[in-house]
Amino acid sequence: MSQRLQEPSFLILSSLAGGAKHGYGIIKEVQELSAGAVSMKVGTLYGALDRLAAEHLIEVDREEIVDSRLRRYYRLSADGAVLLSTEATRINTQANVALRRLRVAGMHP
Amino acid sequence: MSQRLQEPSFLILSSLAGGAKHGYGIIKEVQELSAGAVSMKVGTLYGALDRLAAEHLIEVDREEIVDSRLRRYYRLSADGAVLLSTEATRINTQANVALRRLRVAGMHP
DNA sequence: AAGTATATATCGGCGGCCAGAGTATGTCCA
DNA sequence: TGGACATACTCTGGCCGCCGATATATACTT
Repeated sequence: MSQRLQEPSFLILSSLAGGAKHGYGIIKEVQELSAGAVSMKVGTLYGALDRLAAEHLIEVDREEIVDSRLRRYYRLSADGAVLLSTEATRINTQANVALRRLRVAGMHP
Repeated sequence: MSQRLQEPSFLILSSLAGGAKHGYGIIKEVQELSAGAVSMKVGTLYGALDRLAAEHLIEVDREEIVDSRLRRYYRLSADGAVLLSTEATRINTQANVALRRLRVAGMHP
């Protein structure tokens, strides 16, 4: 049953763990956090947002109109927090295993 | 240009960072490492092995016949080690960001 | 004789991401 | 004043990589 998240979905949940945000705000944050390295595509984002909401991992927090433009804010749900927690722990372990092995093999600084 | 790896591919590279292995051996190791939680599908494995080899991230190490059964061993290439290293570092950071945020939000033990 | 473990090959299907275009409003600057 | 750029969401076609299943073959166990 254990759900698996791909990177973009993981990053969305992670972004929302820092507080409710609207779509465009998530894109900006992901870009900043990765120092411009990762640019999430709009198609990916809004598609993922719909899917995550359908799975009750995120919820619509509120909607605002700013300068005649809609902002739909999402927040992390309780289920989403649990999933993000278990997933983050899991991939953290996996990353550490990889780094340790590379070090032992002399392939990592 | 920065290549992205999905989990199964990442796990294969990680497994090979621990030494050359053959396909079935990789499946067994991944299963053991995750305490039976993750079972890599054979279709996924051999497909990924072919792709990774085509991208020169892994190489055929040697082939053996054991009990009339072929064993094709793969090893991590230099390129593969570099990629695994950068990827592991990157996702490690991402996982830590997520865990820190959950902790701050009081959503993580 | 049947089931389990070892070992690889192959193939249809599909979910999720990519890439791009579309719609709209407001700001900055030349 | 008009062109570029930022903000903000929508939609669609395509494709890549994983899933699930089946196939083949040998050896060991029950």
